[in-house]
This record gives sequence, structure tokens and C-alpha cells, in this order.
Amino acid sequence: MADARAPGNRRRPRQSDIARSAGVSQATVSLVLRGAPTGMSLAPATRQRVIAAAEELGYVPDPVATRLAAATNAMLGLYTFSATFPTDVAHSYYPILVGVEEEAAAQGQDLILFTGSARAAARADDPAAVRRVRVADGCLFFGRHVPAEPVRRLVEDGFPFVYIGRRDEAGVPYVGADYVSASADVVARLAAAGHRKVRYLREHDQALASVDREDGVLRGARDAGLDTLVVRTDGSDLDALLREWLDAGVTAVVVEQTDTGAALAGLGAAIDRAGLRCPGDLSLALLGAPTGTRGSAPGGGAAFSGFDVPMRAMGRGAVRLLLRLIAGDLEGPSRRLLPCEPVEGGTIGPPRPPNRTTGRA
Amino acid sequence: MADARAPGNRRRPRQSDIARSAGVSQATVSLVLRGAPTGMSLAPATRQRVIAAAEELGYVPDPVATRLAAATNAMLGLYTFSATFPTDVAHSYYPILVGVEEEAAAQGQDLILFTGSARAAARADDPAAVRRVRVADGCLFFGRHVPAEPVRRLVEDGFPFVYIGRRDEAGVPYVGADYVSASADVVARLAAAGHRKVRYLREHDQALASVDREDGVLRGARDAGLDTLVVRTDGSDLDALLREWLDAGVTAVVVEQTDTGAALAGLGAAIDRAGLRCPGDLSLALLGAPTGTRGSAPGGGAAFSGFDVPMRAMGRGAVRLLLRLIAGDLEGPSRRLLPCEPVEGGTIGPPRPPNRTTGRA
DNA sequence: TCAAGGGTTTAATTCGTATTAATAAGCAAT
DNA sequence: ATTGCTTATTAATACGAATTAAACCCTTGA
Repeated sequence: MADARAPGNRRRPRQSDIARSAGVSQATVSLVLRGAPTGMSLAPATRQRVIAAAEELGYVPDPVATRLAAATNAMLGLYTFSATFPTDVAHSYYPILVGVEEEAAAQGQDLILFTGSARAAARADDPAAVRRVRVADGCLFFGRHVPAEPVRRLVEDGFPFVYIGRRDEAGVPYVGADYVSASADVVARLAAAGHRKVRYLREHDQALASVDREDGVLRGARDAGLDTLVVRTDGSDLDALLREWLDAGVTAVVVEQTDTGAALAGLGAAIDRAGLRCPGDLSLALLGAPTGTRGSAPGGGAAFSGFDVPMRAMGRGAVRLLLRLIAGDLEGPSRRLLPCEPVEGGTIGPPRPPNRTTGRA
Repeated sequence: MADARAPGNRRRPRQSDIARSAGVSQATVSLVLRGAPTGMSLAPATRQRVIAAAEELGYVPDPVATRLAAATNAMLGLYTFSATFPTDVAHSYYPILVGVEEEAAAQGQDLILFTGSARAAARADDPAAVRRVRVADGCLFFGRHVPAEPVRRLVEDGFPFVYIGRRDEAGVPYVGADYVSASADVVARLAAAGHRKVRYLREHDQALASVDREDGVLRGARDAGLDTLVVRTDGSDLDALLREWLDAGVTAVVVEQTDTGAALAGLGAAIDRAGLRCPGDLSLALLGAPTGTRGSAPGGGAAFSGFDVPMRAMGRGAVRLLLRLIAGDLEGPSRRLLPCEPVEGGTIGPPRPPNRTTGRA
């Protein structure tokens, strides 16, 4: 088991090889390459010889050994509880990865994707596997289904990590999005456009992101004095519900955007089947608009009105926060909520006059 | 720097703690927890005591130490030479990552993205930085601009690695796509549709992928006895060229798909400006069609005809090959070209009759 | 000449686990 | 009682680098 080396293969050079080659001790090699502590000096000639030998042999420090000796290795972990690179292009999380990668690269940090470990952990139902993240200097966590216990242990051990997305657990650092304010703001915009009767469509999911949006919607509705109702759906058979809403004088619908997009897809299908136009017949707002070109709404194909989740910024911010935690020089709070940019879009208009008839029977 | 431990929490338990608690040696603990080699037996009572103590203390093995002792670390590297890591889904290489991650996860391997190192290497123009990939058990390389020297060193050292994309250098294992056959096949399809006069538009790039496509086009044209000409472009000002072609009786154009997409974009713009329809006025074929929905062609918006680069399969295949190299049990060749799937699309039609006038003056 | 001092280098130890060679203990047979 | 043979356990060491205390120069100054 020990020998996984391909045949006919020189061993990776280590510090002792350099030492022998340069005629010094391993300790000296470490001091030269790692940098001597203040007050200790190396002879320039020695330094040169060591560096030359290291170059000659193609030495690269073993991050595992480095890590075991309690230093850092310029590697950040990324532990996701789903695929890191989503196969489905419709998957909405990848801008986070873009942000993480951008910032990590800018900071000279490499990235370890614990996809193999995560998969193994899930398959074997082995909560201890999360510990593997300790090979990195610190780790980003991301995803909905997170085993609480192993993460609690990481906190306890003082291992630096950051969640992407808000978390409730005490002492867990995170970088999230301020869904509450953003959602309230969307409702306020509907109110400003003249809407009085609004419905909020969400999924059955218990995720914090969903809870926050609902909180925001309710807060915005209360502040504006709107008639609002929260409805949960799995996205199927929304035709009757839509009809009912229209008959009751509802003029605007707010939908949450999730990773599955079930609620949105279901509503969109129902709107198309009913032959409704947006925002002519019905105003639509999306809490968390998908980025780029994929945001064409049903009933006319306009860009969704709503807000933009700053996913890329979250990724970047999480990396920055993590690096501060690793360095230990954290002054401010280790929990941050980033503001969501309002998206004007084209699906919010004035409310449809109650007398006008809808698309078709 | 040394202390990454949060203040005031106890050190996490290690094997020696269990040993003390159970009244055995550390070696025994390791043997119990890890499993003794065949031929060596543990007393059931001892085993019980050790397991109980480990449970009691909440022991979890330190993966860092485990790997330091075990020599292989179940980590595969991924090093790209492009300016930015293709985490953006819009990037044409993204499916490769999907494939790599899929297969790595399935094999229980974690993935190290050397984005930070690559960036640093590029910035400092330090070819030695590539050596950092040795922290992984093996590495995948990917990208057009590859510093030859450090890679040659890796070959020399016997470090297991695999290129994604064909390489000329001797002894470099790769998983690529058979652009030659696929391109020849596309030309054959044009010939079968009745086209006699065809132009091939490519970029100035010297990349092997471009060379292969041109070779394939030329081979296909020769086999079918077509009148063919290769034209290089940077994608700008193709209007005059397009006009010239039409006047000369050209009825089909083949374009290469690259990471920049410059040639294709330029031709598309020229076609749109000329008000041409595809395939009514001109047949189009794309060598390496973008996957999914992004492939709508100019002059009508049909899906491109051409072939599909099996990027996902390349990613998966590269991981599999790399693991075989690492394990050392390689029987077959370490160079593989995967076939490209032909894509029917809607931009190849019968040639336009020579008498009919084109879109506009 | 010896001691003191400063600049350089190294021996020794640490990190936590895996593994092997060696030891100890138990028991049967001689 | 001694040898021989299992079975159970441990001492010792490797893994590769970081770190500290100690040793080694080589000058100066007395």
C-alpha cells in the first residue's frame, strides 16, 4: 500500500535531499526556504547554495508535512454538499464559485474541492469525514444539507471556516445575502406601483434563504399595508390557484427563486396556459433573479423584476473573510450580510383595472 | 502563526490519548482503529476497550497525519494555463470541469484547483511554480498556452499527469478529441448535401485543436473533390469577404469554434448585416458546436450543424486515465482520442441556386 | 592567551498516524 | 524444565517540514 509511485521513478525531493546536495543540514534548508525568525541570520553564500540546490532538484514543499508541522499551505477548502460544478446550467449557484475562484486566485490561494470526500461521507453516512477539510488552511462550506455535528466540532477545534449563506448556529461565521431587506423592498416597489392585493408563492423548503424571503415579504407588506398571503407550492397545478387569485382581484405575484426553481416554473407554466401577459394582466416579481440572459419571464418574455443575489460578491467576500480568520487578525464581525441589488426588469407595471377581462376562459 | 487553535478549548484527542485511557500503546490503537494487517490478531477485549475509549473521547483521525504517513492522499490536481479558470458556465470549457468533477467524486478523489499557483506563476513568469502540482497524487493539465519546460520535467520525474487535449510532446499522456475525423465528416456531409464550393474560416491560433480541424477539413474536401479554401481571420470586417465568396459561388462555410469564438462571431455578424438566411442563402457548419441552448446560429437562429466536442467525456476519461497512471497498472495506451458526436442541427441545407440574388446590395 | 560576544549552523524534538520488527506471554509437546 | 509455536502487544521508526535550544565557529578586547 505504501508504494503508489509509478515504476522507475525518483522520489520527490525533500529538504534532506537539498541538505545533502548543498552540504548543510535539513534545519538550515528549512530556515532558508521558510525564512529565518527575526534575530537569526543566514550567510548569503549558504542561502544561495540552498536555493540553487532546491531549484536544481525541483523541490516543492509537501503541504501535508507543512501542515502537520502547523504552518499554512496556501490552500483553501471548498466543501459543498452538492456537486461543485453543477451539471445543470440552470443551477443557480455557480456564480458563487466564480467569485470564490476569482478571489482565491487573486490572493494566490489554491482551492481544494472536497467533492470526493463529501460524496464518500454521504454514501457511508460518515459524519467524521468532514474533518478531512483540515488538510486545508481553512474551508468554505456551502449548500443546504449540512451535518450539524461535525461542523460544531470544527468550531470547537477552532478550525477556520466560513459558511456561504446565513446560518443560525452560534459562532458560525458566514457571508450571506440580506434577503429580508431586499424582499421587503420588492414588495414596497409593488406597493409604489399601485398594487394592493399581492400573493407570495414559495416552496415547501425550510431553508433559511426561504424563511428570510418570507419574512421580508411580510415585513414589506405590513409596512405598505398590503393585502398579502403566503402560499406554498411544489410547482404543480397552479392553474386553479391563479384563476382564483385573479378573480379575487390580485394584481401582483411575488415568487421565490430557489435552486430547483419549481415554484417559478409552475407559475410560469400556469400563466402561459392562461394566456396572461406580464405585466399587462399581472405583475410579477422574483426574489432572487437569475443572472444574465436566462431571466426571461412568462407572459411576454420580459426580464424579471426583483433583486439580484450578489452571489459572486458572496464568494469573494467569503474567501476574504476566511483569509482573515486564518490570519487571526479579525477585528470586525465574522458574519456579513451583503445587500442585494434591486433589478428593475419589466414585469412590474401598474395594476390591471379590475373590470378588464383576462386572456381567455 | 503557529497557533490556529481558538482560545480556551482543549486539544482534540489523538491516538495517544486513547492509548493512555485504554491502557495500551498508541500502536495498538492504530491497529485497532485502522484494522490490523492479515496474520495479526487483536484480543477482542483490547479491541473493545480501545473502541470504547475512542468513542468516549470523540476521537477522529487527523487526515493530515494520516496522509503524511500513507504517501497517497486521494487528491488529484487540476492545473489550467488559461488566464482565468473556466468556472464561468458561459466558458466553453466548463463541461470538461463537470466531467472531471463527476468522475473524481465517483472515485472518491478530492480535487485541487491550482488557480492560485497558476496565477502566481503567470504573474511572476515563474515556470517552476508548476511543480507545486506534486502535492497531489497526480495532475490534469488543461489549456492552450503551456510552458513546455516544467512539464518536461514532470515527465522526466515520472510524476503522473494527463493532458486534456492532444499533445505532440513525446511521452505525454492525454485524452483528446478526434477533430480530424469529425471535421472531415462535416465536410463530407456538406458534399453529400450537394455543395461543391466551400470555404473554411479559422483563427490565427496555432493551437493543435485548430491544426487538427484544418487537417480534417482538407482531408474531407480532398476525399469529396470539393473546391475548398482555408481563410484565417481575427473575426473583424468579414463583410467584403462574405460578399466575395457569394459572388464566387460559394454555398457553404465551415467555421471553427474556439474559446474566444472570434471567427464565428465575426462571420455571424457579417451574415446578419448582409441579411442572409441560413441555410437558405448559405449553409453553415461549426466545428465544435457549443453545447445546449447557446448555439443558435445567425441568419435564422437554427441550431448549428457540425459536431459536438465530447468535453464531459474527456474530463471523465482524463480522470480515469490519471488514476490508472497513479496506480501504475496501465496496460493500454496512455493516449486516447474520443470521437466527436455529429450534430445534425439546422444550418446545412441544399446549396442555393446560383441565379438567385442575395439578400441585399 | 583567554573570555566574551556575535553571527551561523545544527542536533534534537515536535506534529499524529502507520507499519514493521521485536518482545512478551501463553500453552502444548518434548 | 526446556524448546517450539502461537497469539498479543509494543518499541521504534518513517513520513517531511518547522522550531528551539545548543553548539560551533570567528573576531575582538582585555
